[in-house]
Amino acid sequence: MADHHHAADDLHATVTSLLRADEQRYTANRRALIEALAEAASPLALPELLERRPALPQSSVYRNLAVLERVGAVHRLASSDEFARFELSEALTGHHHHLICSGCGRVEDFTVPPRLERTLDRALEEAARSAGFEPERHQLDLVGRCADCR
Amino acid sequence: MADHHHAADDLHATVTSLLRADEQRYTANRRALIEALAEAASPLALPELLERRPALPQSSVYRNLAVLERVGAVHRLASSDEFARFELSEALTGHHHHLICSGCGRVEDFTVPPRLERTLDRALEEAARSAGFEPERHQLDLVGRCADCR
DNA sequence: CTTCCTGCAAAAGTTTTGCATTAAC
DNA sequence: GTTAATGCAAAACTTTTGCAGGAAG
Repeated sequence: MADHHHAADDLHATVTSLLRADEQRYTANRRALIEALAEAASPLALPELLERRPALPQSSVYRNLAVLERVGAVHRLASSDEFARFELSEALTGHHHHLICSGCGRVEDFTVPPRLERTLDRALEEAARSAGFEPERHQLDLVGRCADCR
Repeated sequence: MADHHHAADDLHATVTSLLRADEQRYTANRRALIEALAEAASPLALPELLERRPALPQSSVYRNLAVLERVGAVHRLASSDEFARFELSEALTGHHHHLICSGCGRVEDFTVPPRLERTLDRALEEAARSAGFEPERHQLDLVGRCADCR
C-alpha cells in the first residue's frame, strides 16, 4: 500500500527495481508506458495509450504491459468494454476504487474512508473463509453514468 | 441455487415476460441457456456453457446471451480471463458478490450483511456525487485463491 | 403468412507470436 | 559480447454478422 511518494523519480526507481527482480530492463518504451499511465491517473485502454504515445507500436505496448503486469507494476482490469484497461498497480498508486461509466466506458478513481475499508475487509475475510478461499485483494467498483453520458 | 420447483417456474415466467416486453420469444435455446446458468449458480464462460449444453451452436449462444442481457435476464461480467462470463441477472437471483480465484478463474457467489450493503451504498453515493456520476449499481468482488488452487 | 430465430460459414476486432534487427547492460 | 527488447507482419482467438432455411405465434 503506497503512501504519498511525490517524486516521479520514486515511481521510476520502484519500477526499475520491480523489473530488476525479474531480470527485465527499464527501457524507453516501458518508461513511456509508465509515464502515460501515471499522467492519466485512471485506467487506459489500448487505443488511449496509443493516442498518448503514438510512437509506440501496438505489439510492443501489449508485450510491455504484460511484462509490467507480471512484475507487479501495472494492473490489468477487465472492463466490459471491448478493450482491456491498464493502470499502475496499487503498489505504486495506493489502494483505490473505480467509477465506471456504463455509457462510454470511462473509468475514474476514488477512495472510501479507511474505516469502511477495514469493515469491508473483515466482512470479505469472513465470506472467503467460509468458501475456502484465501483472500488476496478486494475490488469495489461503482457502475453509473458519468457527467457527459447522463 | 438448489431451490423448489415453484422457483424454477417463477424463473421461466419472469424470463418470459422480460422477453415479451421486447417482443422476443422464449425459445428452446434460450431456455437451455437460462437453465444452464441457473444450475451453475455462478458465472459461466462460453466454453463452460457449451460443455453443459453441447447441442447449442456457439453463434446461437452468443446471440441469445446478447438478447437475454438486453432484456435484463442475464448479466455479462468481464472477468480478467480471456472469455466473458455470464450469470442470471440480479433481478432473478438477488444481489450478491463474487469470489474470483486468481489461479483458475473460477467464480463463486457470496453475500454480505444488509447493514454493510447500506453503508457501502451511502459511501459510494457520496463518491459518485462528487465525481458527477449517477450511481447505477455497485460491484464488490474478492480476488483470492480457491481451495483447489492454494 | 409474417416475423423472429437458427445454424453454418465467414468476417471483424483484439491480442499474441515468429523472426530478423537493434538496444541495453 | 551476450541477452533481452523491438517492430513489422502474420497468426490466433473470441465474438459478431450475413444469409438461406426453419420455427413460432
